[in-house]
Amino acid sequence: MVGGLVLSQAQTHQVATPRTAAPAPAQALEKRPWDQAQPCGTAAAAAAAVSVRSLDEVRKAHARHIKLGVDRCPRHARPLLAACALSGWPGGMELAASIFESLVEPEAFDYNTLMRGHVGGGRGDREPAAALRLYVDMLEAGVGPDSYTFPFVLKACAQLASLQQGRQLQAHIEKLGLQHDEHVQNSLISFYGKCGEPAMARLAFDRVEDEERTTASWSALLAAYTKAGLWGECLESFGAMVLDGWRPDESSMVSAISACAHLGAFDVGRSIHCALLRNTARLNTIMQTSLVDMYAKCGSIEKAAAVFDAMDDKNAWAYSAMLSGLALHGDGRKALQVFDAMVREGHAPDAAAYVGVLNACSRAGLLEDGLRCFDRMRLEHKFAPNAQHYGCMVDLMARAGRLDDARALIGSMPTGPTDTAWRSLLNACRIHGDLDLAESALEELRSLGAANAGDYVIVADMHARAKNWAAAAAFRTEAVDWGLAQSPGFSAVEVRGELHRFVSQDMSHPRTRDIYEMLHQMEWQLRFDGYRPDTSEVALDVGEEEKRHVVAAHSQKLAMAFGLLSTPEGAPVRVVTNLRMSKECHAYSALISEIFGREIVIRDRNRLHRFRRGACTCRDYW
DNA sequence: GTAGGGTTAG
Repeated sequence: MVGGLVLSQAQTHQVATPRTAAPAPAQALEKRPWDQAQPCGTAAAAAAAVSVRSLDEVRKAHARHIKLGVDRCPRHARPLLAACALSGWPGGMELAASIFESLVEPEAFDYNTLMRGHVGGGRGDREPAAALRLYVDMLEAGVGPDSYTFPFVLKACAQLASLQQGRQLQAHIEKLGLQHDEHVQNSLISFYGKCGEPAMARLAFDRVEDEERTTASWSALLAAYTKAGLWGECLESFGAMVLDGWRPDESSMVSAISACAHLGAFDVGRSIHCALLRNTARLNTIMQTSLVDMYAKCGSIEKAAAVFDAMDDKNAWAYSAMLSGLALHGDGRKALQVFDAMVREGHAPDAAAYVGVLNACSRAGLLEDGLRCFDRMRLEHKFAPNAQHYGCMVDLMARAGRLDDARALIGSMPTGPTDTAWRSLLNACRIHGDLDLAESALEELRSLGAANAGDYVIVADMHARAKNWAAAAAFRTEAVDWGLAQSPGFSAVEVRGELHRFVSQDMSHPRTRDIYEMLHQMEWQLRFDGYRPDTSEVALDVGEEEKRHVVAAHSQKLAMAFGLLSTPEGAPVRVVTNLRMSKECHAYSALISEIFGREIVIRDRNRLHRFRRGACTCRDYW
């Protein structure tokens, strides 16, 4: 909330009849100082417009203008104002503001330029609140905002996450009759998207007439869906866009690729990549980065690395994407190499890069390397670790079995304990079977008010493993109370560019009969090879036969069965699930990969497992 | 001088 910014009715009425629209009083014209000054012709203005390359040059030019008495003339000051506001030079905005202040009758143009500077148009420090203040000043001065004003001021609202003020602006827009302006419309879509209001963004999008719609409208819509995590909707709209005859531009493609990454839609992602290679002369860094992320998240770290290696201007974002991909695949060694390369190439690792490399160490069980990295970060790079980094360290130590050290680290976090840190510890307790510590971690989560259904499930499952049925049932009930039912576990598999989703015991798929037939066949083959279903993680006190039934129709297995059934012999099967990989399912998948001669790629909620010939890339450490 | 984009965490 911006202090004191209330966009009153009175002000908006002023806007409707801007003072600048009325003829300026003759007296004001006479008083303009530069009218008396001699050299105010086009030659002098041209001289002023000569491009300035530094703040110093602006100061010199401004001093010349003062000497000539034209410093308050918008025509002379404008190029200098723009240079300061939009160049991103340190101190530029201060000088821009002072030039602006000296203007006798600033116009919408001048307000717009300064506002753009405040919302980061020059990639300088953002000060969205200042942009909004300027907007109010503008209204108070009776200067009418134009179609350029709203894109900036909406951007300011988005940066402040101020939904309320943005909605007020929408009223202004309509009052001024600017609601059909292409840029204003697209800005509105984007504003709602950035505020995390995809439904409002959609509404704004739908209100754009067909003939006013541009690729930017689509791209703003796709970005709104991406931001909200509605990746299915994003891909759907991407399809609708293409069907509508639009040729997706770079940014629509980036949103779509990002959606593919999250959904695990490998085939779709790959076909977008192919389209890009056909239609674009040269992929920019952002597109390449999104491709690196997509391939890694979809299970192909090789393709991710190929795109990454071919990049000739890698920035910190690109390195972070590669590092997080390697972390997902549990390749700590390679992550450390990439991290070293990053430093060697002169890119200062940012917070995300550290998260990536620390996670990679933690998932690969590289305790010593992780500790060294953390020290380097603080001592050598003088980087203050944030709560996430502490969370990574807790995860690293706890996974490696140093549960007490991890617990002590949580206690010493400068930011105070966070839920993610406790959750990491809880997860490690599950791995190492420390039920007492798990219960106290859950208690901590509860007292932070951050315990969720998944946390209760972990403890319930641990009790079930220990055959404490009463306790297991009690925690299970709590889990249900905490909304377990609202986010059911699912697994999805991509077949010919289409994602098929399954929940446990799912019977809704059109090919359910075939799927269960396949499942039966899989089970039969596995038993022949000596597989016995492990039912110890089923948190129900029911008969063994019943448990086997639950285990057998697990959503991951249904997805796998359908994948095996509907993809060509020898093709990899890629499954994405929001569940944690169970020991049972892990062993099962490994055997399937061996018996069916298929590569099975399963992305669970924590990491990626690739099973080939009976072995997993995680080397059973997850 | 206008709109739209990427990475991390549980």
